[in-house]
Amino acid sequence: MNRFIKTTKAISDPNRVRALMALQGHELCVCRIIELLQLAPSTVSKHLAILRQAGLVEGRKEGRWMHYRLPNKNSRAWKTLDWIFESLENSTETQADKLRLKTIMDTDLEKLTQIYKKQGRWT
Amino acid sequence: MNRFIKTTKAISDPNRVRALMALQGHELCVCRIIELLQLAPSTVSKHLAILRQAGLVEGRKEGRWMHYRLPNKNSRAWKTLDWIFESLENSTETQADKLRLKTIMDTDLEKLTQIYKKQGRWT
DNA sequence: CCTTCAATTCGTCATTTAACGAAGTGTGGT
DNA sequence: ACCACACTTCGTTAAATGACGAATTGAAGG
Repeated sequence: MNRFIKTTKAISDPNRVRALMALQGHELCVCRIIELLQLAPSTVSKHLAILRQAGLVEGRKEGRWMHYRLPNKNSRAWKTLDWIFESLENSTETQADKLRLKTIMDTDLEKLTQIYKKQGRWT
Repeated sequence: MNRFIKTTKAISDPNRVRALMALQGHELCVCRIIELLQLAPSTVSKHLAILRQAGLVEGRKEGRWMHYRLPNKNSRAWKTLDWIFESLENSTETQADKLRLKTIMDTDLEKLTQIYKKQGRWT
């Protein structure tokens, strides 16, 4: 039950769900998720930590960049993920995000982080 | 997405999830759910309202008593309910509740409400 | 080393949530 | 008509949540 509630709390925030939806099919650098959600880096980092604690995403550090991805297909988390994806594949927010994500994927990481600074969302 | 988040918020509270689990297979009078959860009537009422707004339960008034039950099998809510039940059928809390519920089902409604008064959980 | 930089952790604030008791609603019995 | 009763709604309070900026961490590159 504890584990279950931790999971349901994790997916009861729209920004976290949007992050999960965006992770379908490929891993993402944190900076791309920041750009997608348009939230402060610290906020996004917290969201991802909550998803990771619920076992819904995994993190992989590569140099200065942190990449998040969905867990292996045999993970118990996929019961949950399948349900989410099935529930939301046709949602308007998901489709809008999927479109925006295409642009974000074509931007390289250095350029993305410069965007934060311009927007004043960085130290 | 709004609807989905409303649903996930509804099932991110352990007491509401316990209520849903207890509703498998039969409808329940509010007073039985109060007795199961050991919470104040007003609190339980609020929980059930949240579940109802998410489409996860339906209410039926019969005389002075209000009965709640799971929706019809063809309801879209069953995607969610199936996932919950599958996730929690073996949880210790669920099994303990199922046992306690047997006793509660054998108590008639008048007697149950008297229990609140004794416990001072009633006006 | 020393700096830069992506990300995280920490501290704070505004909002939401879950709990309760008191008051209100509407049904049934006398 | 009146009261008793089962439940709901309302108002309040304590705790949890989500957002941010400031400070910290740790890896790369000079």
